Amino acid sequence: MTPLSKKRVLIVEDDAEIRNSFVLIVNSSEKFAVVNSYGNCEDAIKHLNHDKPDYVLMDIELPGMNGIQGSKIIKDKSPASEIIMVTIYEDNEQVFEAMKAGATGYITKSSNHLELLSALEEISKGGAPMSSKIARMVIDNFHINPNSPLTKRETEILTLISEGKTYTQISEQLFISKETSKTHIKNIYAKLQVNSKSQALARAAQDKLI
Amino acid sequence: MTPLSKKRVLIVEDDAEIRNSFVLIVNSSEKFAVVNSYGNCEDAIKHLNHDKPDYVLMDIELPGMNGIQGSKIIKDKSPASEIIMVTIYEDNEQVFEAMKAGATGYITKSSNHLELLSALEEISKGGAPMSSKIARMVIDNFHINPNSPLTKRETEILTLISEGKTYTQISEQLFISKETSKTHIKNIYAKLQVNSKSQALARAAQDKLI
DNA sequence: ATAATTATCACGTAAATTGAGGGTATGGTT
DNA sequence: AACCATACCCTCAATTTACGTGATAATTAT
Repeated sequence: MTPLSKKRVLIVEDDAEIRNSFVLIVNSSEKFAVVNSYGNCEDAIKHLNHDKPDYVLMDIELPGMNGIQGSKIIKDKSPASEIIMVTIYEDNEQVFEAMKAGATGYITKSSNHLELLSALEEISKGGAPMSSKIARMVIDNFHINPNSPLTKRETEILTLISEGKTYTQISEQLFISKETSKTHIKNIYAKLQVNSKSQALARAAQDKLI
Repeated sequence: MTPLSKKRVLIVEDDAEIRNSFVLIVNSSEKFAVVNSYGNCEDAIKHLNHDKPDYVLMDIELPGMNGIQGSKIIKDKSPASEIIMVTIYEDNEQVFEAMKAGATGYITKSSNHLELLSALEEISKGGAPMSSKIARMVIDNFHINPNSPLTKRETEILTLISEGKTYTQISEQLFISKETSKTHIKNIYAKLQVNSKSQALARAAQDKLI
């Protein structure tokens, strides 16, 4: 691979020592080259059109705008740039926030040289680098609760509610009377201890019922 | 590691050749041992209490009950058993269905010996083995659409709706009048071309707006 | 710099939908 | 026999939506 075709990597990390270390590691690769490195998101965003990064290594804790907010803006201004969050915390809500913000990978700062480069390698292959723990968190997030208090029919109706259907539409789709769909929904509300469709959906999401 | 402490692996795969190949591969490991192998879910479920598998290698396409339905039942009857789906298709809705059903890993049948064992290795370490492509699918599924038609305020209100809040509760929480919250919601409905909270939430989920 | 647009906020009434609360009945399971 | 899920019916109150009107601040376009 010739230098001209090296993938452009941008680094956003406030700790100068770590930042420089990342620069050295990335530049040691034949496939990747650091186009720039910044200590905060604001500067990175300012020069985004010039830097045109293929990949961004982004810290979460940063002075000023944090890495999650920064990721949103970067993905908005440069959707083709793919972001790998690099952080010390691995087990909290921030992981999901970062993913919602548009990050495609999530590795820890403890990552040694190999891990950092293999994350870049993985993302350039169309993957999504992340630690074992985060992979598990993400997958667990999909699992539906097998101990739902709802019957099959009630679950079916709750699914239709989640699709925005009205009482009438539900009754038409299931070939039951409007009154029956109301009874089912009434029973769903009682079991979930809620009293509106939106609340039922909030509870369903919380308890992973559908 | 002594044979007694080997992790118990159950195999459900209808193709006898593949099934036997899996048995050989798994049994070649020092850490894992096949406790049983079946050609369908029904038999596997019947003997679940006897087999007590730590891990289940589960095919998706099966005669009778498919692997997704089977996974739900296995997770229900034996929550501690962790399921790795093994299939030929890698890029469709089935992946998400399998994850909702309770699978913790997702690998392809083309997997060679090493991949199969490393998936077991990975899951036993608390991870979630999956191919690059699936990891990316999963992560992409979290990304929020940066091109939302909604304003910040409208997005804020839509989020409150997703939490099951009523007009009144929204207005109280945001220190605005009930009428104003109505106006915002009216505008949200117009932009999303819907006319109820549930429909707005359905659209929000579809378009990844919140 | 000005015009146009958009976002935000506010109020009111009529119509539609939904929720609360009360019943009844049937089939299947345990 | 008891229980549960399912299905159906009624009335009244509460909530939400549809459809108006109007105003100010901020942003964008010309």
